[in-house]
Amino acid sequence: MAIESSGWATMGDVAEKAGVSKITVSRVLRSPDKVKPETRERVRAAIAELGYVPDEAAGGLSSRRSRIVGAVISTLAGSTFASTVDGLGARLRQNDHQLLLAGTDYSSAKEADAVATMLGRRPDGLVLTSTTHREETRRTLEASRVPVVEIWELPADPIGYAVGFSNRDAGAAMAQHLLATGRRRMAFIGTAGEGDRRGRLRYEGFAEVLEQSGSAEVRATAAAAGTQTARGARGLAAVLERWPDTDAVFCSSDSLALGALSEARRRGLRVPDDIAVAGFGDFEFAGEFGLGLTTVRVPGLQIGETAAQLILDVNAGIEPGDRTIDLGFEVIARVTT
Amino acid sequence: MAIESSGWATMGDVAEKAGVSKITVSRVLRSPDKVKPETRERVRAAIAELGYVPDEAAGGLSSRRSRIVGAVISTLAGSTFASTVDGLGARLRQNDHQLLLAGTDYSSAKEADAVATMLGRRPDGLVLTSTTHREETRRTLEASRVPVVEIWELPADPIGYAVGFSNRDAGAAMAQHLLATGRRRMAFIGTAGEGDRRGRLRYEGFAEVLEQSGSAEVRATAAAAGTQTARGARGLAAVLERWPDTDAVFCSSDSLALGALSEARRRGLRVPDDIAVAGFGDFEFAGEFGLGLTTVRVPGLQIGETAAQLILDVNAGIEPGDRTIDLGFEVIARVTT
DNA sequence: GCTGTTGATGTTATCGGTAACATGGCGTCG
DNA sequence: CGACGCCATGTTACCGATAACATCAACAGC
Repeated sequence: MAIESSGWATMGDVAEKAGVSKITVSRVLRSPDKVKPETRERVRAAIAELGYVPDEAAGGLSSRRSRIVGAVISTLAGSTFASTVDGLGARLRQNDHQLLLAGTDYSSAKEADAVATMLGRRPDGLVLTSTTHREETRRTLEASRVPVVEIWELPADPIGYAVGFSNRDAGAAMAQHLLATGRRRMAFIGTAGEGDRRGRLRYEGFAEVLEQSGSAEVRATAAAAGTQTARGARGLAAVLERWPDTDAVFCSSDSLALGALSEARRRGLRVPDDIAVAGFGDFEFAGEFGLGLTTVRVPGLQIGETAAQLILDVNAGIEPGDRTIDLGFEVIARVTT
Repeated sequence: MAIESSGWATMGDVAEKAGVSKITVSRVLRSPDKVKPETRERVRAAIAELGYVPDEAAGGLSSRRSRIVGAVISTLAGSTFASTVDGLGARLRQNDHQLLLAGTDYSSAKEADAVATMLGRRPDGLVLTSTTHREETRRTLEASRVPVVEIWELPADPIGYAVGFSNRDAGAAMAQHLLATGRRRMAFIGTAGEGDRRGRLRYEGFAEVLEQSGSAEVRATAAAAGTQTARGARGLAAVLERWPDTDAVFCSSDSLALGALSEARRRGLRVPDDIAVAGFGDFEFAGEFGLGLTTVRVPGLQIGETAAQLILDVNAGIEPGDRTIDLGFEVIARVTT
């Protein structure tokens, strides 16, 4: 049988079976060309026969490289960070690394906990979707000397590196788009902001442009509890109750925008004739064959891939030219504006 | 400063600073009540002062428990498994375990690779969203004696345990719902099935009920390339071209259903008057404030939590009553049918 | 023929913890 | 008052790999 009854086959078992020493087995695995082809094949046969799987924890302990990268993600619930996680995982696997994942539900306490736990694995790098941390978290991370990449934002003073885009600029760009299409009385619908710094930044950029334009008004509302779509619907209701003449709403996420669209339809408002609706994120359902929602496309997948590559590079001694990488965003105008 | 310039503080450093031996430090961490309160505090102070973070790899090597659970997920791209991953991660963290994640893009080769790589971490358990594996994968898993949980389906012969629901029954239930609302000429829109066994099962259950009803016709189409919503739109177009009198479509996912809804609208078809549209998954946007889509709700979060708990239990010596846990599903009738 | 170099493989020590057993002080009980 | 047991802590060995250095044969060059 493949594996001994006592548990796992060890490198020693393989060595014995192949009639070599452990280190030769190790070499066959890590640097095959340092071993004579004949010996190599003998070792490989023994590995196959025993069903040997090297213990990465033991290897990591000795080599001081865990081949693990940790990702601490604000929310795992929706699809917001799905493509980013996908990109991270894919790039890491291509390079023989593994992804350790934790969600924080936008809680900085959980973030601190997740970071501490991950450091226990001596990861080769850490990726964080948040940029606002507890003082304690930041100190721990800095002291650890693990490459840290903060993503989905461009903090002024990153802990290590940053890969993302400017949420503020994205909000501003959407304001410009709506201005350009003739809207003047605009509202922002976001989530009440404890954890959601990125949403606030979008609002700030949005509001700033409108204020500077002189010709437009800004209204803002933070939606109550419920799912994102429910919040979007209630948010639009709240906006229209207070400012019935609103002619455009910019929602901090596509889910919110869908709720707003739904509420508009319920009220018999025509989109975009009576009111324009824009979202953020360009989730799959926003596209051509879905809602036709005007939104901001962000390079989620690319952020993940880039963050992973950055960590791999840094560990290989390749320092990036800039500690902050701006991957930009794109306003996608569709039929709702 | 917190950490020595050479790198990480070790248990030995802490022991020295606290004037005790390593094992006492270990006890303070793992079983504090075996240490005199006074000593305990001294050790804790040393830990804090040094910013000591225990090396889990070293601990795991010695104790033969990695406190890692691996999850091999068919797709990380959409939101399909998002809540499941969330549930897994949350439950594991509550019990001091960590989640190692890999996506396979529905490729059994990538699955085999991911499983082999994860076994290198000597995980305390493995969760798989697929139930069709390479022979090699199955053998490796069985030989490893790691608790394996296959989820989102109920295989007849699970490798270890299974947590999910019957996709076949879910398809059947939707057929019954549509029959009950008076539909008779129904189509199924799915994805071309290599990897998507679950979609095929839904179709089988759906078709079986219709055939047995004697009063209804089944039509099926597998949509071409593109995003899910694009496939849904093209799928409906293909169905209507071939069977113009179709009065209901059941889509294998909510994203497909959204595409179908979009295509129906484009063609001026009224939903549900001219045609009923149903999806699968109950993604957030399907709900009351979103599309109002009739769909099947599946307990994604609960599947994740249950799978995690199962692994924790098994490792604690608690065998579940049944190796297969059926968490059911629910047909949610909304306005599109 | 001797030395230097290269290639293939082995030996030893070590990574940072935990298990298992050992030790020593102290209170209890017959 | 000695044996026993418990509590708190320590010693030793080992988990399974890799790094660094060591060995030894074969061969080239002078």
